[in-house]
Amino acid sequence: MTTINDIAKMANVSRTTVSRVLNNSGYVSEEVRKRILDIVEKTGYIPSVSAKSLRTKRSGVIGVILPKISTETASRVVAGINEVVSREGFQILLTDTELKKEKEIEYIRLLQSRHVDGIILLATNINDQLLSTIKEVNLPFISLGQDLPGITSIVYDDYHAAVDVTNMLVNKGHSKIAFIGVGEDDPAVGVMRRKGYLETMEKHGLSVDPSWMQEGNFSIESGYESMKKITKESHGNLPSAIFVVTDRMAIGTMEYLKEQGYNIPGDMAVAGIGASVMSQYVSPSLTTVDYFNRDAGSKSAQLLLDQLKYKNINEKFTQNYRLIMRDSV
Amino acid sequence: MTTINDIAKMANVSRTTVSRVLNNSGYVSEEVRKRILDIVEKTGYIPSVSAKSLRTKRSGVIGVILPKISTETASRVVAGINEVVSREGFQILLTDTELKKEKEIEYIRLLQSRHVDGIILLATNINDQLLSTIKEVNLPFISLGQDLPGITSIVYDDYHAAVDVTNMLVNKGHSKIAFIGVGEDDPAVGVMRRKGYLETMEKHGLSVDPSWMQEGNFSIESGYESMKKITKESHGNLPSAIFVVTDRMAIGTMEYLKEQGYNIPGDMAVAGIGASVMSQYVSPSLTTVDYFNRDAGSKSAQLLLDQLKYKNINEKFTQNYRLIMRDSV
DNA sequence: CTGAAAGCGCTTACAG
DNA sequence: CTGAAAGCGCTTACAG
Repeated sequence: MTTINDIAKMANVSRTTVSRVLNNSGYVSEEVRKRILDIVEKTGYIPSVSAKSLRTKRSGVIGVILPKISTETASRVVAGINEVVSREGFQILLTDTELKKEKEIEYIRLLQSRHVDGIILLATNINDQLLSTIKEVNLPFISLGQDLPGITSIVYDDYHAAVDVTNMLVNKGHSKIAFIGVGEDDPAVGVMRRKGYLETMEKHGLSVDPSWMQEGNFSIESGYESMKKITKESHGNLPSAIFVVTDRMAIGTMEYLKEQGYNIPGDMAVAGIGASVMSQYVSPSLTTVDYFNRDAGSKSAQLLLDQLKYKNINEKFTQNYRLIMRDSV
Repeated sequence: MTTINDIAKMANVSRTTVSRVLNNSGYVSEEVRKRILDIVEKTGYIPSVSAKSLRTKRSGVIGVILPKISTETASRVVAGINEVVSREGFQILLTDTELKKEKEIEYIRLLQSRHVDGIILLATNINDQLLSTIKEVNLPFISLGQDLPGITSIVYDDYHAAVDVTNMLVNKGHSKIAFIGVGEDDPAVGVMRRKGYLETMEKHGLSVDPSWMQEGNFSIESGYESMKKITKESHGNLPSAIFVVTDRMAIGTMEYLKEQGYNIPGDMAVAGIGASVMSQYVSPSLTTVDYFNRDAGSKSAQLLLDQLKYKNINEKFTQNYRLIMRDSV
């Protein structure tokens, strides 16, 4: 493999000068520059990224930590990130925690050891160990999806989205509205969306039967099971609408309802969150909320790049959303 | 940041010994080993990958080139790749060509400069420049999805899958079967699937009206438009079934048919390929072919890892598939 | 069983 | 405008 030393010898200069030409730093006579560039071209020389990165502590790589690599949300976000970082010559190092919290910490360390220039975490929870690890590695860092204290975060507007969905159902004439959520260790999806629902119900003076609130785990199957529980446990006091906090679970909910012969939205209106492609093509098409995941990805990447340059940390951003009315309500 | 020297000092040994412990190479007394491991644990020390890779010429990174990052197929394949490479301590460097062929070549070069240990290309076409670039970089290389001459390739069994789908439609009593394909610069999807269809039709002595064969571009929308063309151009000689070479296009096809009031499968049977999650939840659920993308990803990764060790190149593999019968036929 | 030393391929003060 | 030298953090013959 040709190295900077080879180029230097061939050009009859020191490797210092070659380095200067390659990095456009310092003065180099036009003649020498030409000569070196010619040789670089001819030999197809490409500098060793490892050596460069060992020396400079920068790698041109952005680490991305995903909770699950093969989901629509993840791939949209990654597409958004990729769009902006690739423009600036950065690459993405992908990492998949498979929804295991310990792995988030492990991967932050690992990415650090790989000298990534910054990290974007699609956060699913908040815990002290995570926070202290982030502090320790002391890298440009963006949290997407959860508001991490002391760390630049971009969050979806979970509370208001949930309020809007609930209000929308009320305005459609529903007073018995059920809810399928997820666990509270996820502050964004588990806590905020539920809060938006509960507070809105209360504001309208609507009561919530305990059997109407169930908890899933993001899977289609868990939506199916939760809806089954509601029908079983409500003893005839069935809701007329149901707000499900993710599209996938909402799809499962609809599956169960259709299977049992319920008409949607006649017997039961259904609303989700996520604007998955699927939501558009199920029957009836699913009323949902678009979180603009791709934009959120781009935004995170942009913020990270800014941080690389200006060191401005701990900013907070809230991502836009949009209610999409379809036929399931 | 703590380095190997810090650890050596704290343990009162040379960095040579620390290195030996970390890499499990050479003899180290049990006592010293314990001592060092303890300190490593306590400090959370992680070796610098750049330094290591500069020294050893290996990076522990696998480059993956995707045609489009945010598709279900891509994310399944990546999940499969990740599963096996992460077990062996490798990371993935992701790259997205946005379906532009020049970018495939560009990214191969870029990955080379980053000292990736190998490359997996989700190939969409074959051309000479691509082939010669692959030869030049001379890295462990796997092509997934297209059979690249001289290069270890793992392909889906496009021909036989298409034959099976067509036969299945014939066996269901259809004799007028239409086809929506893609362009021929894609040998796998564009050429082989069409060949399977045409030869099977011929074998059964069934004729194909020219208007029954249309071409899309993988998008849902293009499936919609292709179906529209078929209904317009067939002048009453409508097919009773249609084989669409991807699920997404098949979804578009169904959209158009439903919109026009056709009953599926009563007026028109529809079959796709891909086994997307969506195919399961549209109405009626879509008959399709499962290509086991995730397994294909794992397999590619395994082959790449093998190549890293044993240098066996230019093997050819054909991936399994499975016909999934649902309600659209 | 352990360590001193060389070297991987770069960049960057420093000096001229 | 240019170069000699130090050093980034590792691994690996070599020697003992």
